[in-house]
This record gives sequence, C-alpha cells and structure tokens, in this order.
Amino acid sequence: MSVYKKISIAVIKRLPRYYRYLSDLLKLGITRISSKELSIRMGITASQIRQDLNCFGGFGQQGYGYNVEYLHNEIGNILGVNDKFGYIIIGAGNMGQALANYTNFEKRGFILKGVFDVSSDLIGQKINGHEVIDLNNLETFLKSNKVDIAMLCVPYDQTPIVADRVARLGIKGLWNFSPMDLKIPHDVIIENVHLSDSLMVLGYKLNEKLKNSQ
Amino acid sequence: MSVYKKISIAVIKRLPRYYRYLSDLLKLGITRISSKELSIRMGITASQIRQDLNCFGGFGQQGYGYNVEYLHNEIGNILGVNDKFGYIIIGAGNMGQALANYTNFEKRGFILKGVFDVSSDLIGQKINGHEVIDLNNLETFLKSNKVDIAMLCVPYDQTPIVADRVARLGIKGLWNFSPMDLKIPHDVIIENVHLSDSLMVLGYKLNEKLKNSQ
DNA sequence: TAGATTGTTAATCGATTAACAATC
DNA sequence: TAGATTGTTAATCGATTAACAATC
Repeated sequence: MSVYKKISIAVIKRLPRYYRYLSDLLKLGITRISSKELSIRMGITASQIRQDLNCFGGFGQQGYGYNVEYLHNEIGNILGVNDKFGYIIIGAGNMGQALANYTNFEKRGFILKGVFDVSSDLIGQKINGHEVIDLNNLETFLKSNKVDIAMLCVPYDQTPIVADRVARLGIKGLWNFSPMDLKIPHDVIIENVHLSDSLMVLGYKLNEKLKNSQ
Repeated sequence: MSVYKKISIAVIKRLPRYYRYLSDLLKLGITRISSKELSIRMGITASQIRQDLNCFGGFGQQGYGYNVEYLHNEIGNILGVNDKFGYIIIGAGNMGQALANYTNFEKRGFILKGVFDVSSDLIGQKINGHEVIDLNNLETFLKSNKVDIAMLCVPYDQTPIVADRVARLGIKGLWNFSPMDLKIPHDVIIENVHLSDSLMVLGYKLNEKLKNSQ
C-alpha cells in the first residue's frame, strides 16, 4: 500500500470554494496571487490556505506566491473536473427541472445522461434538450449508458425505494434532495442537500440576532 | 449583560437533524428514547447528543432518557419553528418554483409572502397559489408586508444587485442559491446553498473510491 | 432499592493559527 | 543581494469522546 495521508473532509469542502475564487481571479485577468491576498478576499487565514493546498502538493513559489491559472488547474484536477461523470435526474418536478437546466454542472465534468419520471404528463416532454423517460425504462437505459451519479428529486416516501433501486443497478453516487438521511446497504457515496435544514439554521441565526439587538 | 454562552455553529447545524429524527420517532409512536438508542439511529455518539442538548438545557431525566415529544418541542423552540418568519422568493425560474412548492417550510415557521420575477411571461402566473409579482413592485410590496427573508434564485450576475436592493429595504436574512459568496455591507444574515460545491464534493469522494478500489 | 441513564467534567483528538527557516 | 512569501513545524484552540458522580 502506498503512503496515504487521509485528507480531512473540512479541507475537501473548501476546495470548490478555492476553485470558484480562482475562476473569478482568472476572469479578472489576475495572473498571480499570494496566500495573504487570497486570504483577504476569501475571509480566511493565509495559514489555512497554505495548509490546505499543501495537503496535495507545493503549488506555490517562495517570494512569488501562486500562479492563478496553474493553481486553478491543479485544484480542478483534484476535484476531478476533467473526469467526466455521467448523471441522471430522477424526478422531473420543479427541482429536477431546475437541476436539468443547471449548465454549470457540465463545466465541472458532470454530463446529464437522462431525466426520468413516472408521470405521464411529463414523460416525453423535453427539458433542456432531454426527453423525460419513463422510470420503468430505467433498467434498460442503464444497460446502454454509463451513469455514475443519480440525483434524487422524488417525493419523500419514494426516496429510499428509488435509492435502493439505482444502487442495485450499479450507480456509485447519490445526490439526495429529500429531507432524510439515506441509509442504503450498498457501497454507494451519498451527498445530501437538506434544504430545510439550511433554512432552519438561517432562522436560528435570525432569532439570535433579534434577541441580541433588543 | 447576561451570562451568555456562545453556541458553536457545529452544534446549531446538527439541530435540524435532531429535529427530523425526533419527528420520525413521534410518527413511529415512540415516546421515550435514550441518548444511546438515538446515537445508534443517527450514527453519532451518545456523548455528543448529551453535550449538544446540554448547551440549551437539561431536557432528559436520569435513568429514563428523553421524552420524545418534549424534546421535539424544545428543539423546535430553539430553532424557532413557532416564530413565523415571512419570506419572499425572487426569481420564479425552476428553482424559485421548486422552493415555492416546498410545503415543508411552512411547517417549520416560514410563511411565503410573495414570488417575484422580471419576466413578463411569468408575471401574473400562479405558482402554488401565489401570483408572480413584477420585481418593479418590490418596494411597494415590502411597505405593506412583513418580510424577514428573501430567497435569491436569480441569475448569477443579478444576485449581488438584488441582494443589495433587498438588504436596503430591511430584509434581515438572505438564502442565496447563486454560486458566489455574497458580501453585502449590511447587517444581514446570509445562508448560502452552493449546489455545485456539494456536487463537486460528491465527485471528489467518487474519485477517491475509484482510486482505492483499483 | 438497584439499574439505568443523564448532566458534566476531564481527556483526547483534530483542525486552525502562528511562527519561522527555506528559498525563489 | 534583499525582500517577499512559501512550505512546514510547533502552538493553540475548539470540538468530540470518555468517564463517572448525581439522580431519577
């Protein structure tokens, strides 16, 4: 086994943010940046930036800082933006349609392969160039299409059922939009987007602010 | 000033999750639970549960555990589910419409007051019982409606402009769906939902798994 | 009462920040 | 070269876990 240093999830979660800031710098035509300058822009410490980056390698140069384009590429590689994951969307309601129209995902290496639903009102309709497919045809579809990720935008009670079904069909990653913690007994990576959790945290913070300003 | 212990954001972020699990227990008709039993269900330590809860008060009873309904209510109060925040949605595209149809928010104390857009195709259309209002009428609307939170579902380049505008109109909280970190110079609480960041973390984890299984 | 389980203090672990030698 | 800034080690801080006395 190779010498393997486990990268903490705290670091991983900051990578997309670095990537965004570096994209912005590129657009601004800024070619080099120091950890100090970036720390001011991002509102974190320069120390943390250097520590984070050095988990993956020495991307900078003493006395100079970091080359923006190079660092942007390196972080892109770490995040796998060139790796091309295929994904499907299950559930073509508003959330599913919103995701199907997110063009940003493709820039980051995620390719939409199909959109599925059970409703005959939706099946056959075109969403962002993709005809909604009958969920009954999922098995057939997955036999002839390389799909790594399923985004689950189905009703609450359907979520665990659909999750289990796609996991058995070889899907390796799930992006879950239902307000539940999926526990499926397969070797699948799950990333939850708990919107109402996020909103409740906002509500808590608002209440705190109101209390303190009284 | 009162003796005030600052609650860490790590604890706050776990509260909605406790709330969900307790709701589930209630639905299952379970009336009491120990930190041990809950820890198994949630996949965290019993110690952490007790520590978290004791930031806010002693909700349990030695030898017995926690009364599910009581604890559910207490956490609900901490999160302010009875406090009734008014919110508006700005941008009635797919994401805005998806949010307008989320009935869960109301159960948690968030009341939809209005949906806004600039597109004449959308203005006047009904979404979940709310007629889409011309964004030009925002100022007038806010004069006669108590609104605490704005959910921003507008295009990338419009986001900071709209954020600034609503902040000046007295909105206290922003729920931001654009892939940028809002920096507005007002006393406003911002909660970001960076969907592509979340997806990229999923992509990273998938790559790691593939590497390790080779 | 005896058993169970909390509330809370103490120990450990991990993440962030500070400091500085290395070096461009 | 002198100045700037990284890479990296050490110190600090905060969060999680363990332990146990208190008590229902």
